[in-house]
Amino acid sequence: MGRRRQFDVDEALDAALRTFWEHGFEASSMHTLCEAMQLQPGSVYAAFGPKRDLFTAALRRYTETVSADAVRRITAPASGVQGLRDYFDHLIDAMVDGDRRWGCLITNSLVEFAARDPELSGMVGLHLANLRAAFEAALTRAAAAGELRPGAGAASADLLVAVVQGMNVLAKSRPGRERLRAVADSALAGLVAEPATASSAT
Amino acid sequence: MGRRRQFDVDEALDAALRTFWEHGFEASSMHTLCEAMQLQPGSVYAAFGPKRDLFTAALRRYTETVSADAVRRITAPASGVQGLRDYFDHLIDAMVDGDRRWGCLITNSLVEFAARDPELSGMVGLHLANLRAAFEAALTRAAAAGELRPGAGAASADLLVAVVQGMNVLAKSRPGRERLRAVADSALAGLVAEPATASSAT
DNA sequence: CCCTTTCATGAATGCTCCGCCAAATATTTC
DNA sequence: GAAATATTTGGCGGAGCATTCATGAAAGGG
Repeated sequence: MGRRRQFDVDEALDAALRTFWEHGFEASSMHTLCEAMQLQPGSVYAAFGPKRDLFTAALRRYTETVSADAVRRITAPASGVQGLRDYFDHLIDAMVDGDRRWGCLITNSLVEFAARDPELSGMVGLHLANLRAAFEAALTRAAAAGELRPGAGAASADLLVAVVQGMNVLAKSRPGRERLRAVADSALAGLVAEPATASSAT
Repeated sequence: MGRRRQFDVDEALDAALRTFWEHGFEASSMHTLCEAMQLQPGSVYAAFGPKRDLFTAALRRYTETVSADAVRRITAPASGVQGLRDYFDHLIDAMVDGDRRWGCLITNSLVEFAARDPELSGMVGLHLANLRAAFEAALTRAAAAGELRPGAGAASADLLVAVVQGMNVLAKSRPGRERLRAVADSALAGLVAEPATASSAT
C-alpha cells in the first residue's frame, strides 16, 4: 500500500455542505469550496469527483444527519402534539441562532434545481415524502389521544410540510424569534382541540 | 431626434421576467435572456444596463403586476374567509396550470439572494410585509364578522404568509392539485369557527 | 435632399470557472 | 533502509460568462 488519505472525508464533506447550504450551488465556486474544505482542487476531485457529485454527496449527508435528526424528533416522542411542539421549538432555535439561519438545504435545492435537474429533484421529493410521513404518524397518534380538533387528522400533514417549507424560506430573511413563534403557534393552535371555550382558568 | 426604439420595453421585460422566474438569476445567462427577449446584447445593455439591473427591473415589474394582483385579491373582497378561499383557489390554479408552476419570483429570489444581496433582500422583505398586511386586514375583517375561531385573529397572518411561501416551494415539485388543496383547506380549517361540534348535522 | 442623432447589430474582449494532470511528497511494507 | 504506491500540490486549458465597442441602419430636422 501507499500513503493514506490525510483528511477526514466526512469532515471535508461537512465543510462543503455548509458552503452549499449558505450560498447555494451556483454561488459556491470550487475555489470557495476548496478553501472551506482546506483542501486543494486535486484532492477534492480525487475524493468526490466533479462539483455536481460533490453536491450530491453533501445533500445525501444532509439528509442522513440534519434532516434525519429532524424527522426523528417528529416521529420518536410518545406524545403527539407535545412532540410537534418540541420539534418546532428546536426548529425555531436553529433558525434564530444555529444552522438553519440559512434555511434548509433541501428547500434551497428544490428552489434552485427543480427546473433543471430531475435526479436532484427526486432526492428532494423523497425527503419531502419522509417529512410528510413523519407528520402523518405524529398526527395519527395525537388524534388517537384525542388531542386534535375533529377533522384535523392525518390530512393536516400536508399543511405542516408546507408550513415548515415556508419557515425555511422566511428564515433566510432573518426574522425575529417572535415572528417564527407566531407561525408555529398559529399552525398548532389550528390543529389542537380547544380545551375549553375562553373563560375557564384551569 | 434620431431613430426610435424598435421594441416595446415592457414586452421585453416580461420575457426576461419569465426567464428569471423559471430558471433563477444565476442560471439565466445573458445569451438565454437575449434570445427570450428577441434582442441583441447591445440593445439590452442600452435599455436596462447590466444583468443585475435587468433583474431588479424584472422584480419590480413582478411586484407591480403579478404580486399586486394577488395582494388585491386578498384585500379587496368584502367577505373575509370567502375572500381567502378565493385567493387560494386562484393560487392553486396558477400552480397547477399557470405561471406559478415555477413558484413565485419573490420566494425564489429570497432563497437565491438572501445571503449576498441586501438591496434585493430588502425589496423582497417589503413584499412579504405587504402580503402580511393584506392577510392581517382580511383576518381582522373575518374576525369582526365572527367567522374565525376564538384566538385566530390577525395574529394568524404570519401563518398564512408562511403557508403561501411553503406552497410556492412545493409548487416547484409539481405536486398534484389535491396536495395543494389539502394544504390550503387545512390552513383555513384551522382558522374558521367550527359551525357546530362534531355530531350535529345542521 | 442631406445630415445629425439615435438605435441595432454581433463579433470581440477580458475574466472567471470547472475540471484535470504531471511532478513532488509522504507513507507503508518488505 | 529502500522500493512501491497513493496522495497532495498548484497551475493550466478549454469553455462560457457578462459586457463593450465599432459599424451600419433608420428616423427626423433643416
